[in-house]
Amino acid sequence: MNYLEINKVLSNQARVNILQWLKAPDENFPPHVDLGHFKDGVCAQYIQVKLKLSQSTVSHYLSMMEKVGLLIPTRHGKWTYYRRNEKTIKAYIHFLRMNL
Amino acid sequence: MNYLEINKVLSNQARVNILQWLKAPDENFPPHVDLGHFKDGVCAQYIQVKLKLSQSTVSHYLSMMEKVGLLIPTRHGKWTYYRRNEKTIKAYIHFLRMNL
DNA sequence: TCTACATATCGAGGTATGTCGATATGATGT
DNA sequence: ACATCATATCGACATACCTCGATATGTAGA
Repeated sequence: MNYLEINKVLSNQARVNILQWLKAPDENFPPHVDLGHFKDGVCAQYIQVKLKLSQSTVSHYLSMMEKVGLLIPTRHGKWTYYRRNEKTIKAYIHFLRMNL
Repeated sequence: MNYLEINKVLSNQARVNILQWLKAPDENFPPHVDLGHFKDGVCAQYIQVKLKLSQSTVSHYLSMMEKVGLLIPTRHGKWTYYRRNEKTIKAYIHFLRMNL
């Protein structure tokens, strides 16, 4: 858990939105055609549409969030689903509570 | 309390250090010649020396930390002392705990 | 194997941030 | 008023970030 790296990633409204939306996928996204559940999160495309940013930008954001441990990707066929990594998020907040 | 602004400010190791050092000024700084106490925090110069960054950079950092409500400045003659603004820091952490 | 689709990566332009030295401001003591 | 010291502000330049369109990669189905 690299606190500074995570902080940089969360210094952007779009990326914070992603994390917040994924707290309640069923309230923020339509059910996915193929899967019908949100166990593995939400596919990149739905996130991209909701963010109203280009596909390449959103893909980039998702992969940097994954890189610092905020998201966990799961591939289903051609779709990549992303869900929150609660472990890292909890550790991050704990670090702030202790050190800030 | 603007969460995103604060996050940007805290995406920098030097500025995080300032906040951490000011948690225990007596452990991190020599007693100030004129005042002999830390009620109003630590003067900019001591922070600058410890950070090993230029005077202008540190002054800039301190004023941006003040601007987002993380620090409170107090002027004593030609010295400006900075201390933590616990209210904002608490609100920031609370926001993260609720929204992240 | 060819096509279609979801995602990832590349390259690029504009904007923001990090950091500095130089200069300005404000306060103290002579 | 003047010299001195602490701090603040002003350019300036290098590096990083935001965001895009174009292209590449990987997967599924005809």
